[in-house]
Amino acid sequence: MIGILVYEDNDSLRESLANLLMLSKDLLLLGSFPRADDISAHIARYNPEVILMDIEMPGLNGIEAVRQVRTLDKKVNIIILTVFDDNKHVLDAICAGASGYLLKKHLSDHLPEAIRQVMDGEPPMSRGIARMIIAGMQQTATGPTPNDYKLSAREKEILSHLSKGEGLKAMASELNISLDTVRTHIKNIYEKLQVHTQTEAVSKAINEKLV
Amino acid sequence: MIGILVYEDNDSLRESLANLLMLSKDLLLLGSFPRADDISAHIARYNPEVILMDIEMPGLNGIEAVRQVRTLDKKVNIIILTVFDDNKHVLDAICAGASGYLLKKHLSDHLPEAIRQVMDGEPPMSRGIARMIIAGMQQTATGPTPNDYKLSAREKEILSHLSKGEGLKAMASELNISLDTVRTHIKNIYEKLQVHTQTEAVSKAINEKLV
DNA sequence: GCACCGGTCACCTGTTTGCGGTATGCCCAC
DNA sequence: GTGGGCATACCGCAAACAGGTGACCGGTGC
Repeated sequence: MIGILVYEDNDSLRESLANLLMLSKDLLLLGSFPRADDISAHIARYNPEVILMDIEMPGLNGIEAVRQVRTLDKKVNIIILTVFDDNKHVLDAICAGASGYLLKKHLSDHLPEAIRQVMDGEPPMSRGIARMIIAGMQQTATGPTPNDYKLSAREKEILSHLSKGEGLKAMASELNISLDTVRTHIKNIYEKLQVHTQTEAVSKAINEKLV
Repeated sequence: MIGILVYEDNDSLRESLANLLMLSKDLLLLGSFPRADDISAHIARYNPEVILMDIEMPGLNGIEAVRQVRTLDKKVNIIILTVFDDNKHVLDAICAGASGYLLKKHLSDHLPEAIRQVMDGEPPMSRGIARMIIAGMQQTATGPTPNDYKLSAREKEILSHLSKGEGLKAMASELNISLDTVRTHIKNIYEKLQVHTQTEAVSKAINEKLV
């Protein structure tokens, strides 16, 4: 018997889901709610094994709700039910910690099967969704413009130490060079990076993955 | 007719692959090599549609080869063939830009089908591999310890500006407060973050996603 | 040989920061 | 209605930093 909670703001769809779940003898609807604001309390109270979650909801939206549940370190399986099949929503949901992702148009066909799949540790997910996830990963992995500022090896080293929050003095002794030398390198880095302070340099270095 | 290049350092396996490919009339083996060092030149010369790539190879390894091909912005499909089914290798390969991932033990059963799949834009990938990818994403998404330094809203704002590389003066005029006030906030931030310089604060702020 | 570049070091000047105090007004909770 | 947290503001001093200039040396390339 698999205990299930449902979050869906559309009243008629929420009822349809309840009816659908009742058709399977091994599925037990513990409760259904139009908003997820009290989801932490609900989980503590009903101790569900699977949560079906809409994305668009008044109050706490589905993605945020998933994130909240995951920060509570709950192992409950969460399946997102949604009409959105775009890259961004899917990726957000998965990153937030959703176990699976079902499009509403496939609901009636696949829902019971999907619930049993997540319970077996299999992510319920069409090939299309899987493809989106892979595309997303590859996209985030290959950053925008890997600018090349033509920093010398030594300058990169200095910049790296700088980005760890080290002061010039500390660097000088660690690298066994004089403080003035460190400052010269820093000056050259500033010119190449087009910045004027340590803070700017570190910001640019970290955000543009120069270190 | 689908043109294919093969990179595999094991001689007998490379021959087996060649034989396997010849069994399908729509697959054409353009060339096979024991190492990938000259892959850029090979691609320019043979213009393949699919590349089968081992991970473990002398010289340039498979993952690096994939990365190299992708930086050349080639749209060629790359399928990784490997004995590794651990999380890290799979994730690395996908992030590097591989189109699919096949375990060698499934080779003879699925290879031709997998090749046709990638040509259709479908990632050839078992449910197990897909699960690994999802697990990997969720792992990288949920960072280690989301430390809470109890910064006030104003302090977060100041820290955010600081992390953009703004100087204290610029902040003061932008926020319409006195320079001294900014400095007071900065002092408090330093204490809460346990740092002593702007650089350290920015480094900590960015790396621990406080901004 | 000579020019050029990267790494090293030095000095000087003026500005910015870090750090210690001190203080006021506001709002909220007890 | 008092205490605490927060944002605001100021002062003063020592340290750190930015910008500029000049110089030496070792290697690379012509």
